[in-house]
Amino acid sequence: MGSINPPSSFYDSVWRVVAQIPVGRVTTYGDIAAHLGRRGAARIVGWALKDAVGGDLPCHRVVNRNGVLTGRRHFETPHVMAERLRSEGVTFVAEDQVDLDAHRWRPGKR
DNA sequence: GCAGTGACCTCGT
DNA sequence: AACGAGGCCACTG
Repeated sequence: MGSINPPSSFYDSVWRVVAQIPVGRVTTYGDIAAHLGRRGAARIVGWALKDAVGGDLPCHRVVNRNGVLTGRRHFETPHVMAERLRSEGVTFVAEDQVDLDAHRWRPGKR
C-alpha cells in the first residue's frame, strides 16, 4: 500500500497478487483472473507463474479449481511444490491435491 | 501483423 | 456420474 505502480502488463498484475498470498494459504487461477477482471484469462495466470518459477514469487501457492497442483510438473522438481506447501502447514486431501476448504485465500484481502 | 501456445474453466453428450 | 471438446485471453516468435 502507499506506493502503487501501474502494471506494465497482465503478468505484472498476476505476480503482484501472487506475491500477496499469505503463508499457509492457497488460491486458484480463476480467482486471480476474476480479481483482475478477466475470467477467461485463467490460463494466462499460469503463464505468468511459469515465468515466475525460480523467482521470489510463491507460485506453489496457486492451484487449480480442484485444488490440484497442476503446475508441479513445471517446477524444478515435481515434488517441490507439494513439499513447500506442506512445509507451510497446508493440508493435503490427496498426494497432489490440497485442502482448498481449509486454506482457500482470495485476492484483495491480503 | 499473423499464428501458435498454454500451470484453466465451462458446457455438452 | 464421467468423459470429451471448445472457448477464452494475453504473451512470444
